[in-house]
Amino acid sequence: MSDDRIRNMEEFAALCGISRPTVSKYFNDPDSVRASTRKRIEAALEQYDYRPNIYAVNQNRRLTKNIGIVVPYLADPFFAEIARNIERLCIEAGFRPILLSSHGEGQQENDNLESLLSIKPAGVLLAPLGRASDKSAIERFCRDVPTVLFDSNIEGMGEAFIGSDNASFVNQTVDYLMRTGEPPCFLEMRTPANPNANKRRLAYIEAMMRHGQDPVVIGIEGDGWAFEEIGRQGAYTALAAGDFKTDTILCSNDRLAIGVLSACYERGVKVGRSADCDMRVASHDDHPFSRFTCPALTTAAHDYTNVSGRSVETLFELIESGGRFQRRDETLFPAHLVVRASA
Amino acid sequence: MSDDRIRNMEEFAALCGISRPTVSKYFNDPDSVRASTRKRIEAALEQYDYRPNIYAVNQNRRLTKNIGIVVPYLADPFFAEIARNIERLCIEAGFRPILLSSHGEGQQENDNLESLLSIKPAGVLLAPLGRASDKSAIERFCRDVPTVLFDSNIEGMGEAFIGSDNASFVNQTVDYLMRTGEPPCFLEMRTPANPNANKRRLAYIEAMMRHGQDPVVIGIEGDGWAFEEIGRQGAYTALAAGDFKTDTILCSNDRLAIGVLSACYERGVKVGRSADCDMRVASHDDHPFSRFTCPALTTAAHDYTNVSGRSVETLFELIESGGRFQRRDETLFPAHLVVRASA
DNA sequence: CAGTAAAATTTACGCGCGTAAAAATTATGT
DNA sequence: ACATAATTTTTACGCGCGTAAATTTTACTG
Repeated sequence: MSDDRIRNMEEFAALCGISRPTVSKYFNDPDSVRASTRKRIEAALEQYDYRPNIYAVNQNRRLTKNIGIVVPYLADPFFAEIARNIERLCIEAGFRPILLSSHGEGQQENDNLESLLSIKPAGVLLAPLGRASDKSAIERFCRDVPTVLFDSNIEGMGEAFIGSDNASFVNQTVDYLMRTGEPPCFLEMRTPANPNANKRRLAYIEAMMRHGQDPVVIGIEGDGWAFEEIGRQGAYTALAAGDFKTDTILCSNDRLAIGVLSACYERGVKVGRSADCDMRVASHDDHPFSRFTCPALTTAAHDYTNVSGRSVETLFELIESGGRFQRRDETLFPAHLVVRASA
Repeated sequence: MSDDRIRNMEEFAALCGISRPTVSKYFNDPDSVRASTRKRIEAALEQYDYRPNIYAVNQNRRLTKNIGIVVPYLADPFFAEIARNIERLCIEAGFRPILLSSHGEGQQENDNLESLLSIKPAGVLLAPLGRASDKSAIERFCRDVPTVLFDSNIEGMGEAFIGSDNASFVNQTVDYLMRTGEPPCFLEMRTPANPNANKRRLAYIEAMMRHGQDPVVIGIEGDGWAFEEIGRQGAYTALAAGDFKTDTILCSNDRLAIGVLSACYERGVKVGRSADCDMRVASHDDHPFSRFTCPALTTAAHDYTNVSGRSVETLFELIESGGRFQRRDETLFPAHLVVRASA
C-alpha cells in the first residue's frame, strides 16, 4: 500500500488507466463493469488505498445506502444483541447501519429521528419507546422515510411491524407453571413502558381463564427504564406486604425478574422449583443475563434470529418497492420456553 | 410548520429575505450574524422546516463535526453507559457522535476504523479491544485521524489516554478484604482480553506483598468477551478442584464475578460476609448489574463521570490544537469502593 | 451629520461525484 | 472477417453548500 494520497476519483481513475465514469460505475456495482476492468480497478485499490468521498457520493445519489436503527434503550443487552444482529445483516447487504439509542426518553427518540432525517437514509428500523413515544412525531417521520417498526408496535405506524408474539410467550410460561406447580400471579409495572407489557398482561389473564384460574395481576410502581431496580423495589414491598397469594410469580419481563430475584435473595426467600424452595419465579424475554441470575431464570425466549432477520428483509423489500407497501403487515414470531432453575 | 418543501439553502434564504452566504454563516455559527437577521432566520426556520444538506455541508467544510466513538463490546452495559455519557457530551458541544461497537472482534474493530475514515471525523474516541486489536491498523488510523484512547491503553497510540487507575481499584479492594477477613486470591482469565487485566493482576500481587501475604492468582480458561460464562465455567472447575485456598475471591472484573456468583449459587456455596457464609467475592468495575447479583457485589467503581468527561474534553482540545499534542498524556482516575453484600 | 466599523450582499468558484448522451472501442457469434 | 451487441470513453452538467473578494448597506460614535 503506497502512501501517495489520492485526492479524488479522477486521480484514481487516471492511475487505473480507466475513465472516471467507469470507475464510478464500479463503485456503485462492481459487477456492472467488464471483468477485465474490474480486475484492473481492484488491483489499483490494493496499491493505492482510495475510497470515494462518502459525502459527495451521497449528495448525488438519489438514495443513500444508510439505514437508521433506533432502539429504545441500548444499555439493555437485549437491544444491544438485536442491534448487533441487524447491523451485521445490513452490512452484508451493502448498507451502512447507523445505530441510535433513545435512552428511554421520548425527547431523545425525537432527536434521533430528527438526526436521521438529515442523513436521508434509504430506510429506518425503529423500535419505539412505546408509551413515552411522541406518536405524532413518529407519524410525521414515517411519512418522510421508509420505516419498519420492530419489537414494539404502534398501531398503523410504519409500513410494517415485526415482533414477538406476546401471547405465545405467556401461554408457554403459564402452561408450564400450571402443570408443574401452583398457578402464577403476574408481576408487572403499573404503567408499563411499552405495549408488549399490556399484551402480556391480557394474555396472562386469558391463559388463566383457560385454565379455570383466577388471574392475579400485581402492578408495581415505578417509571422509566431502570426495570431491575423497579422490580427489586416492587418485590420488596410486595413481599413485605404479603401480596403474593401464590408461591409462583410470573414477571412481565426478565429485567423485572432480575430485580425480583435480587429482592428475594436479600429477604432470604429461596427461589427455585426444588422442594426446599419458597417461591418460583419465571419470566419472558430470555435476556442475555437471565442465565446468570441466582437461580438461573426460567423464561420464554425471543426468536432473536427471525425477528432481526425478518425486520431487515422487510425493510429491504420496502426500499426496493420505493418506500411504500400496499398494506401494513404485522409479523409475530412465537417464543420458545427455556427452563432453568428458577421455576 | 408549512409543508412547502424547500429544496436548498438558496430557496430558504430567499424566503427569509436574506442572502445565501449569510444564511450559511448562520448555520455555521448563529452568533456570527446580527441579532436582527438571526431572528428573521429563526422565525423562518419555525415556519418552513429547512435543514442544510449534511452531505453538501461536509463535503465543503475542511473539518466535519463528526466524532467517532468506538467501544469494544456494546452488549456490555458498562460500555453502553460510558458511550451514552460521551454521546451526550458530544452533542452538547455541537458535534455529531457516531457510535460503533467492535463486538469483541479484531476484524470488526478494523472495519469500524475503516468506516470512520470514510466519514472524515473531526476526532475519534477509541476504546480498543486490547489483545485482539490490530495494533498496526490502529497506529495507521491514528496517523490519519485525531484520536484519543480511553478505557484500555495501547502504549504510544493516539494523542492521549484517559482511563481508570487499576492500582487504585485493586488497592482498595485488597485493603478492604484484608482488614475484614482472609486474604483474597485473584481470579482472572488466563489470557486477559485487555491490558487493564494485566495491570490489575500486578497491582494485586504488589498489594499482597505490601500486606506480607503470598499472592495467589487463579487463571481460568476461556477466550472472547463472554466473561460471565467464562467466569461461571472457571469457578465451577475451580470449586470442584478445590483450587480456592482462601475463602475470599477477588475477581479481575465484575462480569467474571457475575459468572462466579452464578457458579457458587448453583453449587450451594453461600457467598457473603456474614458468619454463615462460605465465601466472599469482590470485584472491580461497578458494572450496572452488580447491584442486582445475589448477593449484591462488593466492587470498586469507575469514576464514570470523570473518565467520559475528561475523554471528551481532551478530544476537543486535540481538535482545537489541529489534531496533534506536544506530548501524549495518560490520565488515570482513581476508583471508589462500593461495599455491598458479597464481601 | 459625517465618519467609521461592522455586517450583509453580490458574484463567483470549487468541492467530489452521479449521471446522461453521444462517440469510440471492444467483445461475441457466425 | 463481419455484423451486432456490450462496454468504455468523452464531454458536460448539476448536486447543495463553503468560502473568498469586492461592494454595498447598516449600525454606532461623537
